[in-house]
Amino acid sequence: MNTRVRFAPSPTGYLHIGSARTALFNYLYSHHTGGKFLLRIEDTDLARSTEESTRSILDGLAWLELNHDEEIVFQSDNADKHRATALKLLEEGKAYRDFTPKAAPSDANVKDAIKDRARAAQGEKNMRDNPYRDLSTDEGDARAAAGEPFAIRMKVAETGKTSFEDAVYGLQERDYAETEDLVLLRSDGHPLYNLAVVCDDIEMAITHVIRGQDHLTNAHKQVLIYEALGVTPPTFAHLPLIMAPNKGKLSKRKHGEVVSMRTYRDAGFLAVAFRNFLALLGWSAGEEREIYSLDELVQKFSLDGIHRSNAIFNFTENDPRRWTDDKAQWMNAEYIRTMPVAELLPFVKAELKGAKLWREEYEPEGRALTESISSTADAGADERPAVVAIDTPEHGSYDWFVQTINLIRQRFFTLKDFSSQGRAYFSEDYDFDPAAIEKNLNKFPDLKTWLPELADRFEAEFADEDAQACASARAIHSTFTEENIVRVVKAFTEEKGTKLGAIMNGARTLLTGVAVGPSMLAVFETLGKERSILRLRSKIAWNP
RNA sequence: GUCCGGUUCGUCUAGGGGUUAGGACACCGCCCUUUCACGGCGGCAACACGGGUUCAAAUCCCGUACCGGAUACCA
Repeated sequence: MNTRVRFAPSPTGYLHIGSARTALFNYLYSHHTGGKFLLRIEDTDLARSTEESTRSILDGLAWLELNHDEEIVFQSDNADKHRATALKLLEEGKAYRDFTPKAAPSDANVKDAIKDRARAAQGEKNMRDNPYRDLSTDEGDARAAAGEPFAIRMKVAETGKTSFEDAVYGLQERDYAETEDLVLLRSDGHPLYNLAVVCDDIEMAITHVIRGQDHLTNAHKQVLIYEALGVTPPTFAHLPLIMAPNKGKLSKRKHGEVVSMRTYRDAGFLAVAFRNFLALLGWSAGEEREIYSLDELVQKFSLDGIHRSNAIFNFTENDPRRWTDDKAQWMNAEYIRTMPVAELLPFVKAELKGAKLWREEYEPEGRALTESISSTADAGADERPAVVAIDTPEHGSYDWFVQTINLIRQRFFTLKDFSSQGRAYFSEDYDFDPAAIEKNLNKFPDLKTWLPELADRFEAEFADEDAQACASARAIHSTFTEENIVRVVKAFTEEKGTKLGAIMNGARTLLTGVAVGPSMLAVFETLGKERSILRLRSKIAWNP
């Protein structure tokens, strides 16, 4: 049997973290089993469903690259079929008309009202005491014909129980006495959730229903409908819930943006990283490992690995550094600094474009960013290269760009960092971090004259650079290399009787605007002689 | 209230009769280093509680506590 699963969100808001994980698990399971991953928009609650929500959910899924097979099903399109099914059940005596007038909606919190009602009815409540349950067909027909409104309810048997084997939670049993005669069709003819879900799942030939654990009791009601319809229910697999740090419900209303997929996209997260993080929330392959490619997740995913206990999505409100889960942030940083640079480049390009820092020279004609990169750029990990580059890529060239990204990504956490912290590498117009100025410049007043002097020294020492012939169109044979720079700076430092660190940190602040970054020698070389000199002479940082 | 489910470091988790209870994030320390949020090494830190069963229980059983979910003419 070919596996067919579906992700079935109701479009009442953006795609949030819990739904995203449900979608992911469905996707992983379908791909693992070689089946289909379908998408159904459960828009039967007309009052709350919006097109904007649908778009937002689709956007979120697209960002996470959880592409569905087959066409999207909109549940509201099937309302007629749902109604027909309810009528069929009515005809077969498996459901009945309930002429009880619809109760006025409570103005208090709905959940609380329901809880209070349930508590109050405790002990005396018999789920089968509806006076219309055994109304004769004739009388029912007559009242219906007279135009009296009625809801259609499922006629749940007096004794017995529903049971099913949940792929995550095991055998689930529920006595009929615990299940009310659920409404299938509202008195205004509107089909309700449980009916609609069952009809659509049958129609879509769904084999596995993978969804949040909050649907566990709905599964019993749905089993009842499947049985009445004479259809074998699909396999259910309920997922543990994702909770807020206080173990409470993670809600859009209460926690806002932190639960929205869009937030992560906009904050410079890599979908591949966030997906990886999500996969490990409530599921484990049983190994001591955190980083998995999509293919690996697909290959290793199994329903057995899903947990039964809820997971907390950990974040601290009002703490800018901890605005979202630490591990999610780490995961993103890990991907940014270790993924093949060629895969990262397109994302950096988009980020720089958005910040108006992108230059076409970074991606010359016929040279796509994703093409495999020269060996030095892909080496990755060591950001303190001892190797002296003889042919330095010309500032602004493709090779320079790749090398620079590879250099600066080592300490970045999000894509945003390329245009904020990394701005000075791509523009002359960058800001200076006040704390960096205070720590690295103001504390050493001498630097105000020394740094411009160092610029003079560079100019004198590396005067021959431009005279050198270009080995290739993209590289200049330069003496402005780390090996030579360190020699000059060291000599300069000794001459001034100061510490190397003072000079380097001052220079870093002037050249990059921030106090952290790669090896300063690499920064000099990357920025090139001209820019380094220009910035060392700049007075902006001193008098912002 | 009732029904259902859950409980291993702060968080994500591995382990499921005999383990020094493992890993990751976070945190702390040391090293590297011109800085650093990179890297390396190390540290802190957990089986909810009480009874059983057993030679042996974090692991199996029962109970308690706590947490969560459900209990709509919402989805």
